Amino acid sequence: MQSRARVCHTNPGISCGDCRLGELCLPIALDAQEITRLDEIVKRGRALSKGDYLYREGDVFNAIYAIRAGSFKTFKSTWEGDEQVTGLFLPGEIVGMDGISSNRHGNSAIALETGSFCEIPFHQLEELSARIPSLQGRFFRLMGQEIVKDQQMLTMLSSNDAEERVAALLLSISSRNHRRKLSATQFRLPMTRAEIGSYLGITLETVSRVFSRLQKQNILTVDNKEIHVLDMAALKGVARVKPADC
Amino acid sequence: MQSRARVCHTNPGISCGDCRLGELCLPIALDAQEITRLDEIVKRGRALSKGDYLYREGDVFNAIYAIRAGSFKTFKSTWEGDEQVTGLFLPGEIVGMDGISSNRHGNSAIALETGSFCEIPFHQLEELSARIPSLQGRFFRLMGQEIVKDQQMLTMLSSNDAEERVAALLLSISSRNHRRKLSATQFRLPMTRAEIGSYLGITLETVSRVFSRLQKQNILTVDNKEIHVLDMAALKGVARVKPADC
DNA sequence: CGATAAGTTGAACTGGCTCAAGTCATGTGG
DNA sequence: CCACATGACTTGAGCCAGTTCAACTTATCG
Repeated sequence: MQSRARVCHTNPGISCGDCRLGELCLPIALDAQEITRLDEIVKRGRALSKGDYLYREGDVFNAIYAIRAGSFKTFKSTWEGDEQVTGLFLPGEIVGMDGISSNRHGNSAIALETGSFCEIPFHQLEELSARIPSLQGRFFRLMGQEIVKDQQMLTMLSSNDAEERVAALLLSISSRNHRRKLSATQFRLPMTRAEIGSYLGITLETVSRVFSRLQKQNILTVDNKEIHVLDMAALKGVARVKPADC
Repeated sequence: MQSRARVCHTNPGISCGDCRLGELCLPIALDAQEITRLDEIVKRGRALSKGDYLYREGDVFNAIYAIRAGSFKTFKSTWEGDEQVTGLFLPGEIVGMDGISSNRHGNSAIALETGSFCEIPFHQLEELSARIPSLQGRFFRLMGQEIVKDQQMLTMLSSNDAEERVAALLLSISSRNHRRKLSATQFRLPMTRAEIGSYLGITLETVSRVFSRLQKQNILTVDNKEIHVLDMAALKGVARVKPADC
């Protein structure tokens, strides 16, 4: 049951060519005719509610998923039983590439709130890529992006302190929102403190303390999950973003 | 100047079909005729000595590199000036995929000892991939492996302590050696303590202390860079490898 | 052979963890 | 629609793994 106002995001029938996320998603670099061919293999607009799985760790890999609405996290369960968050995905982003090499998903992916997604069967995507060079190129680049993103995360985890990590996550969400034409300064955190902590390699208490400290410095306000960045430059300073990137 | 005994590794003229690393490298899954076509685009057998760069951070990306002999590290320079090691590459492995998405290398890659490599121009690889589906598939899988590897590293950095990280690195080198038909229990560390520390997100002193402790427990002997694993099961225990993987 | 880089070990310090006690938000069943 | 249960969040206090700084030994190489 969709409210009238959200039809444009979640209308299950909308094609890639008409999707307002097209400029972020797989179709970039494709022409109209190529998008039509891509459209034919995409299973569009499935809806999920909070807590629903997109796939589970160990599942046979047979598709990648383009997020249309909502947010998702990926995680691994350690054999002691607790979960390690490995990724956060927002609309226009692609989840599931962790299964390509071994043919099984190495993570689980779960909806953090009500959302929807498109399923792109990988086998068909491979076949189509072989026939559409620009699609092949696009997908190589998309995987390359995933590698770069993971490596940035890696660098952060091995050299930044708690404050820098939290600031960097906020900046990441902020800029991803900005790309989607949403506010870069006000947004809702899709994850709990525990999930953020797991993702950033710190405890939930430390996450909470960092938020309190940043608030005390008037860099942002925190109202539960609602974040309002008051001083973007200062936040970038905390994250130790190089001057050139500011 | 190559010694007689090493000719088989480093003979610059050897083709992919004859290379004894073929079963680890790009050609897996290709038939003889396809390998011939791949051979035509590969620039083979360049030699490098310790400290030579394969590429530098910021360089325009135009090729990926298959390691033939020796070992390489990748790293980023933080704007404070110190370097963050992001990867270790051994023969049969592919370096340079970090440049695919943005067309510029996000890391530098440098030889840790005398070595050699093959250069595979990416543009030509893309073209060839579009015409050889099994090559396209192989390359998708290779990139997928890189993603999985980075994510494992990520999980390790956010949830394992110093001892677990060092143990995991040793096990990783051990199993990669094993795949190359070398000893899984005796090998030379290609990196200094400082490089290992940077890679694992700990200080060089901590790396040294962990080695001392593992030695005291008779799990291994350390003679400078020479490692001899005495008790593989115990080492796996320290690394908290799940029982199933042992 | 001497200089310089690499590695080890000790001692003191500290950021973030753990444990604990409490407040606040959310949502479910009566 | 409220009450109450449960999960999410905050804050404090003590502790500890790993850092920092320092002194020293051991390799490496021109």
